[in-house]
Amino acid sequence: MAEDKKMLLVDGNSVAFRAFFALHNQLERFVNHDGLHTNAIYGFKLMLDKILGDVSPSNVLVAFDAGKVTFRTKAYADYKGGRSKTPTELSEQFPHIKELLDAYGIKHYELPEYEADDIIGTMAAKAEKAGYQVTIVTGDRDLTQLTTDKTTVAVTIKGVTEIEEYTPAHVVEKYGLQPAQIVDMKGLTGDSSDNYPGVTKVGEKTAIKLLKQYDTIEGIYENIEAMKKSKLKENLTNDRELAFQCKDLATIRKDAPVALTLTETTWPGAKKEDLLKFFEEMDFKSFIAQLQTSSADDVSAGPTLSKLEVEALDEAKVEKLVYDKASDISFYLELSDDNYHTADFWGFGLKIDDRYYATRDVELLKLPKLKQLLEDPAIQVDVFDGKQTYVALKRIGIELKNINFDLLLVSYLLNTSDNSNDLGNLAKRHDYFDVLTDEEVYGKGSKRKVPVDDAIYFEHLAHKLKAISELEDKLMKELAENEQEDLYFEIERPLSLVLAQMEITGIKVDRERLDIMQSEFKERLSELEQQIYNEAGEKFNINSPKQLGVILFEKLKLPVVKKTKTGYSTAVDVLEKLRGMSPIIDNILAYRQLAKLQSTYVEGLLKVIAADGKVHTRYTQTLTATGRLSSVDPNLQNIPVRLEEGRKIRQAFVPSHPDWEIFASDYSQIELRVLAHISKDPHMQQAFKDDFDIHANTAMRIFGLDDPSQVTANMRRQAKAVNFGIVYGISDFGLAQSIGSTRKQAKEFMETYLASFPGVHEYMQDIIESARQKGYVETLFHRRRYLPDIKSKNYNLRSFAERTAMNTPIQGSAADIIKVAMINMQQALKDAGLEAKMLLQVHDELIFEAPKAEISKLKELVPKIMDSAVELSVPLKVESASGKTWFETK
DNA sequence: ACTCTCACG
DNA sequence: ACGTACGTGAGAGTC
Repeated sequence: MAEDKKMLLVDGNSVAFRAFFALHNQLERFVNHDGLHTNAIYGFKLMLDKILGDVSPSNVLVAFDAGKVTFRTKAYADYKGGRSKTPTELSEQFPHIKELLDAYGIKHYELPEYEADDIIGTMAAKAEKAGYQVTIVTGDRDLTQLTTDKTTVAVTIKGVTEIEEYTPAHVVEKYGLQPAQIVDMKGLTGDSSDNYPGVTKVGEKTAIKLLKQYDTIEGIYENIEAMKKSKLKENLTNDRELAFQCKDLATIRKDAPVALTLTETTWPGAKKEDLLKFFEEMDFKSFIAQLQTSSADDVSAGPTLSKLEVEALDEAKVEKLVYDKASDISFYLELSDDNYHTADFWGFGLKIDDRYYATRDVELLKLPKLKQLLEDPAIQVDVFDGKQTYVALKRIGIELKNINFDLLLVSYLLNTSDNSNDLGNLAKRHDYFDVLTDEEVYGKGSKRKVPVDDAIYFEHLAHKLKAISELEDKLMKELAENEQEDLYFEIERPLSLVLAQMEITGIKVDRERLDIMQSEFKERLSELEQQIYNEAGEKFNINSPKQLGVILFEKLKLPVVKKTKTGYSTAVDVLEKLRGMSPIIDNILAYRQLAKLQSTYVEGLLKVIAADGKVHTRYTQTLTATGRLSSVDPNLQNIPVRLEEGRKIRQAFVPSHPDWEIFASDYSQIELRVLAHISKDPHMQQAFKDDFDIHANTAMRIFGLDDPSQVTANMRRQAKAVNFGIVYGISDFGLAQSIGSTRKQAKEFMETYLASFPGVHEYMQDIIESARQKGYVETLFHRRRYLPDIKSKNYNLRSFAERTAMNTPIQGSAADIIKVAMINMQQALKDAGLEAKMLLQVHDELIFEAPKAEISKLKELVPKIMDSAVELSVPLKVESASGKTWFETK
């Protein structure tokens, strides 16, 4: 190493800033046991590993800024003025970043009155002279002025490990300037982030043009007399002083009084025990695990996976497979993309006891030996995503009969907020590191592809199988500790197969109906478009909030009601307020409504109709924080219903056989009933037992009426909003917004409500207190949601967590109940020998198709199953309807 | 990739 | 003094 003289110089402040902001959205996830934020430290460590791995330096120095006062601020008072203060979450991390460097055995240095740049410039010059190759790492492009044939500047561009390397040639390519001219450019253009102005009206383009002709700022001014009279010449003349001053500010010193010899920067390598101690202090579990699996002299080389023996399967090998009913079997089917209804099969991996097998040849699954293995009800198969595996295998005629451990599903139940669906990422969250993520092996987005190399591909499959198998005991134990075994065995796992069946069945879509709607909408849209253009006096893109904002608020001078982060808000509630001020508003609202129906529903649905004339959604069972399902590709849980125009989309959802009908049942007020049950509020419970109109009942209480006949439509509407507010976790602001009252009025409603329903009031207080103590809230069936923010000092985060604490047990228990109903339903339909099929779930309703002759039986059976799914202290109520299309089930 | 808007419970 | 209703997915525009 001594032969190989390589100097690595790191701009510590700049890299720490980059790391901090790159991981800013995860700020609250990176907190150690002392409450210290660690995101910048974590990111710094990743960057360090990357660059140490790339460069293999013999010498390393990390330079830091010493403080606010520097020779530059002394010369130019406003230098770096106006910069926002470093967030405390970051500044508290600096001392620990230095500890991290100590643990790595890396020298760090700062110098009063000088910036990190100058230390780097000085050391780079020294090192070059002594024959070193120099690499500089920074997030600041200005340092590219230091590139030479011996010095490369690596600038972090995105995240923490993505860098762009500047050599002199790259600088020339990028700017059309020599590295030494960077300071001349900065002198002319100034730097707004450092708060020095440069020459008026001169930006990068002009500066580059000038420097190409005159080489330096000095060159420009030597020749300025000869320049043609122009605004530019005038500006240059006026700002002459400034130009030279700014150039001076931008120039990195190469002669700072750095009291450090090159020998002192020699890097001996990291000491494992020091790193271990530091990582433990920071709670960096993944780095600890990496350290433990890596060899002693290679502590910064990143993750190293265990070596697995994988046998490539072929027909002959399949015949020779050995297993029995007691074998420990894991199976992983690899697909080309998320949509398992249509994805290509990339191959599969199989673990039998301690032997790993893998292949690209999915046809092998059809061989009797493998088919029987997977379909044997006595053999337990462990998987990563049971529903995906089941549905995909069903496409080739194989039906899994005994899914045992479903890693994805169990992991979700343990923590509904951790909902990655990548095996590698998910394993890491359970402190298991012996597997890569799919992104690491296959690439992401359009770059995702199956590896060409069998060894890489098969080993990845084997590592996934190993993870499934090795995480089983640990996760099942946690499930038991959380009292969640019933939730898994009795609800989620059986439900996954019910959902699989619903997805496979799919729902028939009347393509012709949609085609007709499409042409009708098209015509009406172009009429509206013309009217809007006329009223605006010009053509523009109505779908662009930005362009629409300019038309409404600048050209037509309508008053600005609300702003978004990026400009004017043009959302419905804003437009509603502008109604009557200009006829354009009504047309825009109509256009919006129609455009939404056209693009999302008519055209969106047409795009996903499969060859069988049906759409096959996928229910995401492991995504929502509350336990609800979600539906994708297409989303069948948000088909329009509230407005008549949109509701007509439902005419396109039809039975898949002639003489069949659509049948739908929904729970009435399930969330408020759940609230009545868990809050034990006597008034609310009584209202449900007496089957009162619950919103009218609330109206009577908050308006102090004695008789239902006194409740006006408006009172009921407001009471309904109050009930919603209660379910969502009440706030006066939100309620005021929803009923269009003042905040004060909303607050009074809330207070009266809580006084009239003391059980609810007590529940709200108790659940928040319990969440604070336990760190989580639970549903009726022990579904858990962790709420770390409930203790946050940040008011917004804390308030949000409190509302979530109130809402999640309600929304989540309602989700539990319908899940139980669905499982019972599938069995009941089978037991009754009905042909009826359950097709869709929309949170509190179930949609079926059935022969007309079965409808009367469903009218009995479905409500019976739904309201007996669970025994609450209030009755559950179910309402049903049927018709020729989904539209008619109202 | 992010923002805005809007569809549902 | 601050800035929110709870839970989702999709399309279009913008950068």
